[in-house]
Amino acid sequence: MDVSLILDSLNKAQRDAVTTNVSALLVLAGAGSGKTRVLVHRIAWLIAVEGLAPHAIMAVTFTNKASKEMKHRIESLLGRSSGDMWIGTFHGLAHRLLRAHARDADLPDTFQILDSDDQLRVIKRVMKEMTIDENEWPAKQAMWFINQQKDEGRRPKDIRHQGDLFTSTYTNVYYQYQNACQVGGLVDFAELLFKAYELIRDKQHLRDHYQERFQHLLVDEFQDTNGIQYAWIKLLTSKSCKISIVGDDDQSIYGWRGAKIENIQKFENEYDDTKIIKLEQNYRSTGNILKAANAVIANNLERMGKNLWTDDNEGEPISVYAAFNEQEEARFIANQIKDWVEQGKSYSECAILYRSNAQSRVLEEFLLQRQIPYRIYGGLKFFERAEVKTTLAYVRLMYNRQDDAAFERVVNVPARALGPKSIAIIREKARENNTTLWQAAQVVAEEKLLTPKASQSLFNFLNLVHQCFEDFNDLPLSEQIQLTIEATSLDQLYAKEKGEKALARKENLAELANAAREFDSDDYPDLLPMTAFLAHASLEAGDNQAQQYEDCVQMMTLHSAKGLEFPLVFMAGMEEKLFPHMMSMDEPDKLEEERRLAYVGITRAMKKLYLIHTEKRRLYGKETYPRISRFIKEIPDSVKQDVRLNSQIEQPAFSQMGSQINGGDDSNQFRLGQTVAHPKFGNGVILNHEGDGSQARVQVNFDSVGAKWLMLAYARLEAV
DNA sequence: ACGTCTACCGTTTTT
DNA sequence: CGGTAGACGT
Repeated sequence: MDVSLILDSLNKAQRDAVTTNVSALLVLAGAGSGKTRVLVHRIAWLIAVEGLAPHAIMAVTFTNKASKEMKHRIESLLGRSSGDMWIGTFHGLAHRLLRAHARDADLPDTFQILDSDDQLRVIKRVMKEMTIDENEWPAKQAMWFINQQKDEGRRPKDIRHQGDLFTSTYTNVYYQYQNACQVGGLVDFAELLFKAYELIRDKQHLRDHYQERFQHLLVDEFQDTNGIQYAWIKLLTSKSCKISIVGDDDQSIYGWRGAKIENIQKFENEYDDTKIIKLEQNYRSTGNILKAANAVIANNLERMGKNLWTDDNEGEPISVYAAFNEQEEARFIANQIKDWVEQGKSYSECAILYRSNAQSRVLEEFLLQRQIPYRIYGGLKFFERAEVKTTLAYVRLMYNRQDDAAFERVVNVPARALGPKSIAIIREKARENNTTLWQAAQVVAEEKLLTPKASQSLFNFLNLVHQCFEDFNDLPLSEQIQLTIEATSLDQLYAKEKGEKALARKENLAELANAAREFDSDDYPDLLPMTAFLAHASLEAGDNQAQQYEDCVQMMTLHSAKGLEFPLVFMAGMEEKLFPHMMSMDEPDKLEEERRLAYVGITRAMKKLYLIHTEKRRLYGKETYPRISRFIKEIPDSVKQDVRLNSQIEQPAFSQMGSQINGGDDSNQFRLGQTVAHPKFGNGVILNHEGDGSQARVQVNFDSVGAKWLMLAYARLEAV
């Protein structure tokens, strides 16, 4: 292969990163600096120039999207299939290992993956069986506790505590839950990683094999790795395997779900023969946007240090808009988008970013009103939808009768007179005989331990599952799915529902059969096609919206915006307590993570960035008078510009807005929404007023102290 | 077994 | 304020 093809399109730093020959390379890649490109070209370099065999390479990402993109780009650069390399997500590769060595991992060949929803159900059931009061000990918290322990590589026996009730209670739940999973052949997401780690750690023949096989490990988004992922990487690279990692400590925003920024910070000391290369040239944003981003992130203390720069010109200043309230915020954004489109540009170039999902509703209303097409990211994925999960639970149960989670999900759907009472009896039987629910149900049905009607019903259910599975024979996947939907009468159940929902459900089920038809099980030649499909459904929950190809405005949280870029970006709700969020303001570490989130948001913008905050916001049904976010204040004045309310050519948001407040004499004429200065409190915005003449009072939201009522006659306010 | 009422809660999310 | 989960009643 021609080396120039690999290197020509790269800048100096990128070229270094691609060609450097050390045992451990850290590429600190700023936002928009071409990190995926470096990763892909480095792999090409390793193969084409250093002569590494493709099967000796492993490349790990966090999301399916990233791994697909990497595969794709490698293939188009190398002009060959990437099939012999191990490229995938942490969970995908862990799954692959566990499938290949299920016995060694102490798992049945038929093991199933639990998604978070399934996991919570199982935990709830376990806790009920332990008669733990769910009001006092929320199952959600138990799940969080268990996953956190697993992310840190701790089994129940490894958890140290001095008898405090919290830890001991949840450790017990962990123990029982793990037991239930073992019996049912169930593996949750955290367990995939943990088990894959234990597998390599404890089975010497496998450790030797993989440590020898993999000669170069590449990891994307290293700042997001958690404890167990790190340990797994360390294990694989502890012999001769070289490692290249790419990441950006300034974009570490997932600390709250176990990611450890220290992993990237300490990398240099943890490995021998290391080299750090910084990619600081940004190809995405204008100079002003980068200045803003650099200035904000400079306020963080725990940084490895990096400064983005660009060859591009300064571009427009960043616009800061003080909206009166969230409706006006939404209206402003809608107007700007209209303007943008009228200039001949497209909706899909615009993104509205916010800190929390709750903010999307008002924004959505106004876009709808203005007939601006939009797409909201987040929400239920395809394979997470109730009807899809129920159908797949039937299939799971057919293929694996041990699967108690699946059994419970479907035993009374559609309703077949097997209510809580009947199920309790089955569960009791299962505990008594120490069997699965399926086996217990058989006993219960045979011995007719339920009411005659329920017994018959249970018998029919067992038969149904059994018979349907028999009928599968060697039918193609999609026909197995179709058969399941019909045999279980799920189609009729959903047809009975009223209105739009029924239609959506019907479509989703049709789409499920379709997904099965298109599914390619070649990645797992040793697995039954359906087993592979079920794993695929859990590991790649799919997209969440249908009309994604339409030209529409992109709305999403700041978190989901990571990795994306848009010519026009709005960051809404730039207010203290909302962003930085109230829950993350008190601890320095959490605040720094919020600031990194702001950095991520700012660096999404290519051409133009708007920061919007409100003077007044309804939050949980209460009026609040938020102060402007510190992150706006951290941006130097030289690159930002206030959008003046009175220069807006539009109808006022409220009839009273813009109306004169009569303060008695001509020197005291103010409007709602106007910015004023007070000798003691500094600048603020007029929110409200009451009374006339010498009794006139105004409410002003001050940047320094928040909202205050002042007597207009005494307050010595000046227009700004 | 299903619908209605109430009490509670309320960042961020991928796999 | 608005969604939801679980209790409670028909």
